[in-house]
Amino acid sequence: MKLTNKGRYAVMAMADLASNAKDGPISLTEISIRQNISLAYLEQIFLKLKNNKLVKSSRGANGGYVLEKPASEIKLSNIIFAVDEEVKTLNCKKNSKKGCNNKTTKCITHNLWDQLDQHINGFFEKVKLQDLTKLN
Amino acid sequence: MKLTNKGRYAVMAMADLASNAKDGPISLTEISIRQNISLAYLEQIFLKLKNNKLVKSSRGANGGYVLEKPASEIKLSNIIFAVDEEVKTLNCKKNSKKGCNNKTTKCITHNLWDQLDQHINGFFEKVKLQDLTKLN
DNA sequence: TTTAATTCCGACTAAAAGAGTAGGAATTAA
DNA sequence: TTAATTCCTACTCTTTTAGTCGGAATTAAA
Ligand code: FES
Ligand code: FES
Repeated sequence: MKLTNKGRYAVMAMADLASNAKDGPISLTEISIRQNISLAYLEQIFLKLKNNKLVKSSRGANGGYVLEKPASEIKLSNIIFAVDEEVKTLNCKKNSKKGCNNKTTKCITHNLWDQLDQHINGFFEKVKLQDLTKLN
Repeated sequence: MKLTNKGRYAVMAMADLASNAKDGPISLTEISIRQNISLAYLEQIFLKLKNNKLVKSSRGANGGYVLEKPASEIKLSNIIFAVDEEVKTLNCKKNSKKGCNNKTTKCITHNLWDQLDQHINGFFEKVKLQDLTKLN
């Protein structure tokens, strides 16, 4: 049970964006320095964030990113999902009748993982980007 | 964010033990067939469960495993922990002053992951093996 | 008009983790 | 004596993670 760096970095970078907002856009170079994350890796991550409409970019010199929506409207689940981190402890297709391990019925632990997924996703749904800046 | 097969199988196998309890011990072969998990893999898992005092073994023909404690006293966290699945989304050493990414202070998301860990661990602490057999 | 800063994008790679196999030793009931 | 079983270590294949690399496109500013 773990969360990978990509998801962590995505949240970190978004939090950085939210708490260091200024007039113009913020460049990845800045974030890279402040958060100590490789620039090239950040670029990858921001592509996805952008595609998921969480940030807006402006290119060229003095370019960078800004949040597309207010921090109070961005859920952690949005961020996590954007970078392909999926909360999924279920091992089977939820809407299939089949179970995991090639079984024809749902396994003995199916409901458990289902509940766990909901538990974790609930957490990510509840927390907004804004809450993060308060936490510090 | 995912749980690995090892942890899943461990819980499955323990649930199997709990719900198929009989007079003598239950062999891994049985569990292997019922749950469709490779025998050799189960052996690995049960070594750890045994070392963590969750099951007792008897060797030789007609041997097998039984729960060491009543299913009502075994927490999921015990099982997960036994097979080295750790719920840890924090990226730094919790009791160090240092942050992740070689930073000298805790990062902007530190408290978040800390809370998430507690959220997930709380779930695993609350659920007992016995609850699983009821779920079905 | 040139330059430097920046996003954009795809491909590549090294390391780590996951998932399981393989082989054989030791034990014990029948 | 045999078959069933746990015990234990080591190995291997595959997938995922965690980036790096190279270069194109864009734009502000000198
Ligand atoms: S997890 Fe759904 S059937 Fe096993
Ligand atoms: S997770 Fe603890 S400092 Fe970043």
